[in-house]
Amino acid sequence: MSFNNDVFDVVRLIPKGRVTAYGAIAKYLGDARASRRIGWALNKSFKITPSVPAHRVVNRLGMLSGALHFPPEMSMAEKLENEGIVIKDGQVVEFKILFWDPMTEL
DNA sequence: TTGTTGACGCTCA
DNA sequence: CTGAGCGCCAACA
Repeated sequence: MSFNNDVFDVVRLIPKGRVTAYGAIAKYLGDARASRRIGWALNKSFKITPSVPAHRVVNRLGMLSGALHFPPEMSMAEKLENEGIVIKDGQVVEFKILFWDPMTEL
C-alpha cells in the first residue's frame, strides 16, 4: 500500500533534531483527515527497513503521545534528547521552532 | 459482516 | 482551564 510508504518517506525526510506532526504529514499527503492512520502506519514502521525515525513525529501540540508504543529500551524522549531536542514533561520544548512542516520545507 | 479501536484534531460547554 | 464528544477511516476480532 502506498499510503504507508508515503508516510515513511516523509518521516525519513525529517531533519535530525527537528520534529513534525501527524496532521502535517496527513495534510502533505493530501488527506488532512488521515492523521489517525499516520499512527497506524508508524506502528508498522518498527518492523520495516530501512527504519523510520518515528520518534520525530508527535501530535499537533508537540506532545509525545505515542511514547507508550516505543520499545522500553529506548524511549521516544530519549531518542529525541539524543538528537538535541529538549523534552519537558512529555512534550517538546520550543516545538514551535523545531517544527518541520513538509508543506513548506519540502 | 458488524462493531470496536485508535501514535489525531477540532469544537463546544 | 478541563473534560466530553465527534468526524474520519483502516485494521482487527
